[in-house]
Amino acid sequence: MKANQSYEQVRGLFTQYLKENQHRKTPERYAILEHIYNYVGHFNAELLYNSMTENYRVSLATVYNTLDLMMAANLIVKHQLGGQFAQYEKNFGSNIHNHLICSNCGKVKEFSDKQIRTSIQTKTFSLFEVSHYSLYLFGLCSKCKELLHNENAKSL
Amino acid sequence: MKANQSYEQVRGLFTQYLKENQHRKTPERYAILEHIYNYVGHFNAELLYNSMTENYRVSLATVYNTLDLMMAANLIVKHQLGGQFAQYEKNFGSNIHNHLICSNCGKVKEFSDKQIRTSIQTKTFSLFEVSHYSLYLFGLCSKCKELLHNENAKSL
DNA sequence: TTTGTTGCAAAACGTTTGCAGCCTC
DNA sequence: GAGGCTGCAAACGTTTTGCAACAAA
Repeated sequence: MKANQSYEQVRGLFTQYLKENQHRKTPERYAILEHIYNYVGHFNAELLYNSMTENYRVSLATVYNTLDLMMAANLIVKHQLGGQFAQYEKNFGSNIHNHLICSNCGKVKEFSDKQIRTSIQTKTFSLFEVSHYSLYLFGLCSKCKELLHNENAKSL
Repeated sequence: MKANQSYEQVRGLFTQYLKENQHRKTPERYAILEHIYNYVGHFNAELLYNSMTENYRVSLATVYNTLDLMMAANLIVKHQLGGQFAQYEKNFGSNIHNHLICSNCGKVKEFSDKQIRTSIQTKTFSLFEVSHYSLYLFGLCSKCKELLHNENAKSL
């Protein structure tokens, strides 16, 4: 995994992608990229749109359009966790794509594990070229486990 | 991993879940379970509903309701791959939850790998109890890789 | 100048919900 | 008999789309 990248590097990668695929370098696209760069953690389109429009004029449609481009450029990763809306995550450099998801409360936590990462990254396929991966572990967080345990005790 | 289970066993597990959680054993629920049991591969709610209603009367709302119950009973697993709709997969016995997903055409293929499985299953967390996992490897299938390669060659 | 991109609003889509009647318990 | 479950249709919320105006190339 690469080290974290500066905004200049990320901007360069995006520019390269846009050029190679004959897309235009619009101010909106760079504004969204910069906003995402400075954002910490997971986000969704609506959240990004709301926090951006406080001091920049963009439409939600453009946000979606740009997120698609950035996904294609491998600068962000999309997660469909809750079912209601998609979540996005930066993919600038050293990022973790392992998630613990509580089946009860829906809370998402990240973790890293060298052995898991190695076993996945060393796997190759003859008819498939892997670019990135996402691992989701589902289960119960400690709070929900306790909560459900108490409920069961009550109903007896 | 367990061996594949007979319908009687699966039905028994569902009945047990319904009883333990004080849900009713309605004919619709068993009809949906049986239909899923005989279904091969991934499916979605609409597909299930359409193929069922050819010879059984159920509403889409009941299908969704029942899928939720079966998920809670750990009899099926939900995948949110494409963004448009959720996909479900049987979890009766020996199932694989590793997926190769082509970022270009969206095709999904399953694979199994002992080392990956072991590294994930041996991992434990102090504040989280894992029940199941899903691993998604994104990339390009051989067809799309060739296709995109040819397109790039053309545009030069 | 050309045509890809934008903003806006309306439409689309899968999924959820409200409600009256039904049927399991 | 009580109340969880059903079917139906309408509502929901996220995402996509159509179109005229705009601006990057």
